[in-house]
Amino acid sequence: MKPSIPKGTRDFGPQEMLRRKYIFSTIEQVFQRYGFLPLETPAIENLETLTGKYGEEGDRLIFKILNSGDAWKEVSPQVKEKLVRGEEVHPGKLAAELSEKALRYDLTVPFARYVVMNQNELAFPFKRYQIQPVWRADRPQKGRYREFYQCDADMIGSTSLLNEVELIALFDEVFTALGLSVVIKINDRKVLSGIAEVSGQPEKVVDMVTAIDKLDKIGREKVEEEMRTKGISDDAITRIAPLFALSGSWNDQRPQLERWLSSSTIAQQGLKDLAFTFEAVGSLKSAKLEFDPTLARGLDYYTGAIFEVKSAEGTMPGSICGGGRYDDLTGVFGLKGMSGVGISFGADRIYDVLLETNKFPADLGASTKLLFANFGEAEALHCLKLLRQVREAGIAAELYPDAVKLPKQFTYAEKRSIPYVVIVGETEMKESKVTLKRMGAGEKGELLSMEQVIERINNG
RNA sequence: GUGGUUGUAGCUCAGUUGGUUAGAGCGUCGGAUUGUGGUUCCGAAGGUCGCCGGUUCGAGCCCGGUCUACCACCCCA
Repeated sequence: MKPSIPKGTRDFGPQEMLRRKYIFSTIEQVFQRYGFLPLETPAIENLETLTGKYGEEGDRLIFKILNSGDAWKEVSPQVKEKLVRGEEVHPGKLAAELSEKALRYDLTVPFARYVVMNQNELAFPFKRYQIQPVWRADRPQKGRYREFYQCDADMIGSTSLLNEVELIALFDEVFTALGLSVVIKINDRKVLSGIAEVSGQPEKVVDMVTAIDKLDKIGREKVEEEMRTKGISDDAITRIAPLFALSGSWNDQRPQLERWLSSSTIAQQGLKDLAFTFEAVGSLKSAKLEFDPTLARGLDYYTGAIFEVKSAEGTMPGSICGGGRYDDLTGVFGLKGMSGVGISFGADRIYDVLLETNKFPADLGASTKLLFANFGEAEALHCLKLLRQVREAGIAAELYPDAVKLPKQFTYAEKRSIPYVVIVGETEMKESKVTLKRMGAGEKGELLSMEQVIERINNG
């Protein structure tokens, strides 16, 4: 049979893994420096833990796991009869009968479940980070995979806006460390609710917001068209019009928004929160913080600030990070009044951007510093002793296992980015010395003692 | 989930209205060079033309299906 892997999944070869690990460890170090604690949760969750948390669209994208054993046998007689008679069965209902477990869709909901299950042991506010794969039954595209990694940091049990401020600083630090300039877009769901209120159709907030979210992509006319098809009145659309006239920085837009949304207390609160956040964040190193009143984000559970990060370099169309505040994520699991705020780094998209823009450090694969060339059995056995000596001196070294021609051994060193090669043949063995060759320098090599070699390498 | 594009050597791609034995560059391997690579020269290997079926005397090329990657919706990291 022809080997293959499922659609939207990937193998990661050694070079890719070195680069991925570079991203993960950079992010993890920053998470730790900000006081987040590690957490891992299972790849599979109970299906009912996940359903209903991501909106209707999200439910469709959850990978469900067929019950083990004879799943069909457990299906209720009523459903079976309907199917046999060729009648329609609600897809969600059938899925629930055939499957009681699912692959996790994100890290936030499992985190909320964990918090509720361990509420008596945790110290609140609880700050955790989590770096694990998630799965979505989406149709793959560029930068969109069915299995991908999220790197999440959330704080739960605090309503302070200082948390938002910290997370923005954290974004900035990670991308400064990765050498990528980014734009952090921020908005507040309360402002969006206010807009819905002012339009006179507050119940349509979700439809309104998902339409507005597409403004920069499809333009004003199509946004209005979509709102109309979603049952939003022309009158309401006219009242939303000031939104399209907004432009400029936060400071430019703020007074206009305050005037326009003055009748909505919730909008005023949102604007006040944004103002505090902008003020407290101050200046950033490599990120730009931009207010975007059309930023909405699909996830239903966001209630306050919402974030999205886009690369300012490269061609990645989608966002590379997301996040926001959710006031009641743990409520459905029975724990009320726990507000939290969190962000998520999309490691796979960050990888694609860094690769495209050539931002990975060149020497990521360069773990081995020294290669012993192999001249034959006697010389190789002699090298084993020297090998031990350099390793004890803290230098990563290896011996070429086969006595093949030197050029071939050099090519190996070149490909592995090994900077030094030591040559030990008959003459060197007699003199208890070695020939040290620096790769890429075009030199013949130098006769040195092992101690001198160690010193040379340690001094770069 | 809906609609569309794509697939030829390890990589990037040629391949004429359907016509004999499917090509190039790069890379790989061998030699020139048995202890000094990256340049140069010579040579070689490498293909079920994504897969299955159909039309045809004959299919890499036409038709259907399928898989993959990609694109637009949808949604999102």
